[in-house]
Amino acid sequence: MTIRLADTGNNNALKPCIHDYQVSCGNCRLNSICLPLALENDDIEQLDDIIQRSKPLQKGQHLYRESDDFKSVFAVRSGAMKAYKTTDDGREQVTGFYFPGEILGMDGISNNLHASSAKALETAAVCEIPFSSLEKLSAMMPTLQRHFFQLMSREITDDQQLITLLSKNSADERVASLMISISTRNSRRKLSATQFRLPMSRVDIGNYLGLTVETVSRVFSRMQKLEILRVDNKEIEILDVPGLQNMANLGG
Amino acid sequence: MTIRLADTGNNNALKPCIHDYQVSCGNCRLNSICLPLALENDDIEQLDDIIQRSKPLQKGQHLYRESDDFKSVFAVRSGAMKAYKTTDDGREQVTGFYFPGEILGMDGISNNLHASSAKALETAAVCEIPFSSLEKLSAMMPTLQRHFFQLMSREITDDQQLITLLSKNSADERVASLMISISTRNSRRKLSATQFRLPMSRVDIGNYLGLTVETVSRVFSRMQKLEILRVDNKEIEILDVPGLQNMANLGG
DNA sequence: GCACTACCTTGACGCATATCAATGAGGTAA
DNA sequence: TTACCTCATTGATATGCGTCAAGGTAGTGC
Repeated sequence: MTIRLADTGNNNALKPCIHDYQVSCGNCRLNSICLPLALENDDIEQLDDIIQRSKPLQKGQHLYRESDDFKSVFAVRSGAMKAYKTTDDGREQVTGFYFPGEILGMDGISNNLHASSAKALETAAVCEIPFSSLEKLSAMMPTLQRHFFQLMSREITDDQQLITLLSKNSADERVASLMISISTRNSRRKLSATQFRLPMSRVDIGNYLGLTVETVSRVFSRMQKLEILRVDNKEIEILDVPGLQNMANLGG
Repeated sequence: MTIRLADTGNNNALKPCIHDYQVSCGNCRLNSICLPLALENDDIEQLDDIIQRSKPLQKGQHLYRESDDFKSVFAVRSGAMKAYKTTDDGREQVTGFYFPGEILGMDGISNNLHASSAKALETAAVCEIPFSSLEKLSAMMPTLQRHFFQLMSREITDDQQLITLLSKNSADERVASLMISISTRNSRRKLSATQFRLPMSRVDIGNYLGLTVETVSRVFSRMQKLEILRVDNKEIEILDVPGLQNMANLGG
């Protein structure tokens, strides 16, 4: 078992002393992902002031639930989250996985209610960004306003990618695409693009990709047989990057 | 054949005299859809000033194409549009249909390039909203900023709906859901919720819903046999609303 | 250690939808 | 009118993935 930073031994740190979790945006090693538009130093300090960093989550714990009042969007600082909706007939649809530096919760803006639930896939820390403060600050800081429009637009294009994947691609292509996506997002965080641990279960993967667990498992086995991946439960090693890209059908 | 308003007899009206197309936002009968947050009268005038209404499109004509520079978002004023992406291997994915009062083009904000193409499904008029002006105005008008955040968020939740539909629902359920969606959007515009003409082809429907033309056609036939719909080419009459809702599986 | 549980894998089979192929209907131009 | 083209429908067949069922593996607590 791997040792994890910022684990939850000291629960009393939760309320009184938020400074345990305080890393300013200026120093945060994720700020190139989270805030790709370089804000001025002053601006970053103003943003720092509104962001709350007092929310470490245990595996399985909810950050928010569908139909909760929408008050904030959240940036993942460590760990991983999944967002999901419950359909009218009780089934679950995973709508996204979120890794450090990524923002979730923006789907709650339209109705002032969260349109999905968000749950920690492993111990996770998040920055909470109260939306009303963000709005006020955005009106004063054009680059922040622009940045936030872009973030939301990015969420739209990501969703469109998934729509295309679900609509047009085979099980092999879907799983391969997800592996590439995770690999790419890892390398943006300066982590290995070829070796990583999946934070989510096979059920979650299948649910996200519109497949059953069994199919996901079979695809992994197939990839292993073709020596494209080495799969050891949740540990993944990409052995053949071009082979994986080929399987994802990004070019034919 | 049905007679259509604002048809294309007088092409010369296209360039010189944009006043043929000038309806102010204040009088526009769509403004409750397009601008659901009541803006102050002053505000509407300012918005009016930045909006350009000089873009009537023929059926099949493009409003913008994937990778075009992003400069504006667009509101449909009449007719209908489809947005679609071309996948790397040349296939098409329809990402949305847009009816009067609805906004398209927001997926271009993230990279300053349009992430999809938009094409008129029939003769269509649109309002062009230059994004840079919209940004400036938004910074000055909190309700407009809020409204635009909400519009984008709405696009995200709509996409999530489609993701769920593609991931979890049968062909019958997908087609039924689309019919309900079109019906609902019609009634918001004070048009009949039970009788309408589909502006898009069966291919487009299939493409949007992740189905082949043949399957779409078979579903329509099945619905007709069950006396849920009357289908006469593109003319649709919903005969049994609860039956249709049941088929869409919104409650079971 | 052992038992328990959650998660993952593998196999056999069936079904919904894709694919292939042919025909029909509507619109347009000569 | 006829010819032509696009779009829609219908039927026959194929197949990828879901479903059902069984067994394996890893982590956790006693």
